[in-house]
Amino acid sequence: MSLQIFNTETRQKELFKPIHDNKVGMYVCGVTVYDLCHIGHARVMVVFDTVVRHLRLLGYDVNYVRNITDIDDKIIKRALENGESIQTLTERMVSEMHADEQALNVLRPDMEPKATEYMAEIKGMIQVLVDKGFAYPASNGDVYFKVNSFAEYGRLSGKKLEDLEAGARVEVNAMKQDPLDFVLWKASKADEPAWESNWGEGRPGWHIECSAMSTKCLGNHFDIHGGGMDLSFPHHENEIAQSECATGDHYVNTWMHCGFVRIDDEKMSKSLNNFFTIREVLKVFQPEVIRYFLLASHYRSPVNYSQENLESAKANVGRLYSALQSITPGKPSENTEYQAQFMTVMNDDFNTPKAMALLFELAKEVNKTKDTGLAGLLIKLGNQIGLLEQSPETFFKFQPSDSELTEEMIVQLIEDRKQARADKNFARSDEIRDELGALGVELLDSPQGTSWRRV
RNA sequence: GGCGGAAUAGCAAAGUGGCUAUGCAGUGGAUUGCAAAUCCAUCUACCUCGGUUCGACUCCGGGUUCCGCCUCCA
Repeated sequence: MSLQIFNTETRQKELFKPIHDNKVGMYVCGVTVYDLCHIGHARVMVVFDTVVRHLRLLGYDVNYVRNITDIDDKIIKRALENGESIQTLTERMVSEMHADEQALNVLRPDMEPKATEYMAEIKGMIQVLVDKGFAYPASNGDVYFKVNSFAEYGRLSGKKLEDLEAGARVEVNAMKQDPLDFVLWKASKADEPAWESNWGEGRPGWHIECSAMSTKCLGNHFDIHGGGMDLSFPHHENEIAQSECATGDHYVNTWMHCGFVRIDDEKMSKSLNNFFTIREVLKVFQPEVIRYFLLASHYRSPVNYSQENLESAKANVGRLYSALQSITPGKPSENTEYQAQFMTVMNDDFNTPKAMALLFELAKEVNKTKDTGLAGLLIKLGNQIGLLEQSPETFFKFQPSDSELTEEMIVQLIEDRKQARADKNFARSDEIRDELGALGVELLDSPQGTSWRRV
């Protein structure tokens, strides 16, 4: 077991060694639940799901925590717009998120702490920071973290305080002692949701919830902390500052950040309004195609979302399933080079593209040899990264919601064609093939009869 | 302005100091009533300029281009 993980903090691959025996504590920043999840969220879900699966395969006892931010400005705003309560909105979005996740074959985290359920811990941590002099209440009821009180601020992102101040894109706020100070507790306005605290009515700032919840769930010092690339600064930088100042312990050993999903080479994001929700993509492409697409690039690289690339992913998954179609997979072969290689590449910072290449090599071998053990192995290895869990039949017969051609119609046409062929009426036979072909259905004749697939 | 990342064949995407990545697409062949699937063969690469080296796509330095973060964001 020699897993190497790229650590954002040191910018290099490091040999992974858990803090406590074989137990791994892993925290991933989840979603702010005010809207449906988009493909960028899907990437984080799928990537860290794959990480957890691999860690477990290596024998680690993983405690996977992914938070839910259920109180925040955008949530308040959206609830108001929708004319519904915050709780109704967030509960609905949480269950939508779980549905998307399940579709993508993402296993649920062990814990999903919600900010509103950890108010005591959040307020407790803020109080400690104030007591220790790392934070200060302002006259307006806000509490700020004093950035220059933490000498190592900038450690994760490689930024220097003076450079940040020179950048000067930080909002000017007279309440702050320093423009870079960030809010731990926000005083609430009259009609906003609020929690009682030592500093008056208010709600937590964004960064503090992750510090408080990760510490509560995993302890002061834990193994892996992940999230999207955009969270490394300021969110994760601020988490380090808060947590280490509050607990006095080192916070996290390994920081993992996954790359963005892009649209036309531009970052997909809510603010750019160029996002695709998981929901809408699922109408056209099967969940497994999306999962494949997301894992076909290395997790730290950007991926470009496009119709073309999804089509390509679909063809690729189809090739794997083709290999399994004409064979009854048996007990997976053991001690093969494929299996060893698969482990090796996954141990190399989760090199899923390389792992996929191995699946294709194995598929070719299966096509050639018709070896049932290797077919079983193909399924087994695919399963290790959450793929190849359906039957080839199910995969190939998936009807996208934009297709009106039903299975019954296809089967009927195939019957007609069978008769035409029996009558040696090949003109009619080919006509049917072409008709179906135009509608995205391919016919496959074999001695056992005619099967079909959507392409 | 500061910090960081990336440039690989038609497309996507790994990797390595010398040995076919991989998939899709293309071409030729086997197979098929015709196809599809499959197999065999095959064509397209490593941004640019220097340096190190017997040898660099791979290491080092300069340049160019693109992207991200520095403001909410996965």
